[in-house]
Amino acid sequence: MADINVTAKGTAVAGAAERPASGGAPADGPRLELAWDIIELLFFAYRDFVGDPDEVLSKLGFGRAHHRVLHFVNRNPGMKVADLLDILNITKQSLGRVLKQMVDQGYVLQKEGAQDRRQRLLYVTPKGEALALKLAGMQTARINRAIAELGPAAHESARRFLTAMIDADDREAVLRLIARADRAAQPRS
Amino acid sequence: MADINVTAKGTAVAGAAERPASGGAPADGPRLELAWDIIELLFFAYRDFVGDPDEVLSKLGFGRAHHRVLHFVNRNPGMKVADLLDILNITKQSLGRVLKQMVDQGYVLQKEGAQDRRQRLLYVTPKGEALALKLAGMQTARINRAIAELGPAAHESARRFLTAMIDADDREAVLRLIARADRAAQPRS
DNA sequence: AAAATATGTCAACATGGCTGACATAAATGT
DNA sequence: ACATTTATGTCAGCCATGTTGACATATTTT
Repeated sequence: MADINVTAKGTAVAGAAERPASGGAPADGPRLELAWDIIELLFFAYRDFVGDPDEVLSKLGFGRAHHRVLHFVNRNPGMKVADLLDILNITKQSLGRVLKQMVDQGYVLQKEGAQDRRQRLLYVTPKGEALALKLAGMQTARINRAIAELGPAAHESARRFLTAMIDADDREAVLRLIARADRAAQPRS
Repeated sequence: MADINVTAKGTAVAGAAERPASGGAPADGPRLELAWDIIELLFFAYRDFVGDPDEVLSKLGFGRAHHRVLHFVNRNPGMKVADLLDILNITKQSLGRVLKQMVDQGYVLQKEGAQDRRQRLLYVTPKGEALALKLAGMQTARINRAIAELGPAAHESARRFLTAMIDADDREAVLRLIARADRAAQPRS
């Protein structure tokens, strides 16, 4: 995938001459050390992380949007459409498009709410679950490979780091979501 | 941003009944523990990570594509168009569109290569650099906040984890890219 | 001189965001 | 009982950013 080759010859030489003096504060306050390494590693890591599922999905005529829907419905069976909209942070029109496809093709089904019959509670079908698990399996394989290289403590430290990277306001809700989904969707221990 | 509220009432109750028995191997081999926590944390962390710059960019009429171009050109002054294409992994037509806008609006400039005059080497202007640094500053602020919460060892462990998450084939090239850019673009210690 | 390379450009198309307007059914409030 | 609010869906159109294919131009390489 993607050869990354910023050829050493020529570029650096040519570049050295006209770089503006980049030492001053760029209107942002007193110079802080920029975390270029983490910024770029996150970019490449995320790119590869979603790249595996993307390949599988594209063969099915699906995209990343479908993946997100399938993932969260699988993890939160019986969730309301409104809940999914909040998590994905997109409009109902955008969601509607992909959701309709997944329902039509038998990956997701909607059932009228028992208490509130306006609601269309979302579930994955067995077919949908199989796909969701396949995709999660690919991502897990990558994660496990990484953790295996670094030692078992890496799981906890990655979890903490990623949690701390989330907006403070949302953190609690995200952790609750994960905890609840663990109970609801994967109840075999 | 995004209230995440998968309401506890109702959904779990309704959901319990028709979940298919999800214990078996889904055609993927013997059940591996799925790393749902990391998968979802990465999703939310990345969403917030790119969210800060997105807001600033949208006010300028730019999108994430512009950010990526500006970021890598700033980090690798004098890089060739072909290098940028390899890093971004998009077509020259897609790049052309956003690159043209940034050149026209004075964020990026192109200079004929000295050795090879077919090349259009890429540089940020002072205006472009200011924006690049502003965006990187926002992302750094988030990263530093996270690391501050977790202790200084978190930087190194995050770096290792993210590196290990990258495709093994690309890892070396990515690390070289980061190392080289550190020399080329931020030569003040 | 011919071929390969670096870059740019035109045209058309797909995906997945968005807004605005409107429709329907069911729950809720007075 | 009737009015309002809520949950969801849908139509229509726009925008950003990815794609393919074809072709143009300048320059370097063979």
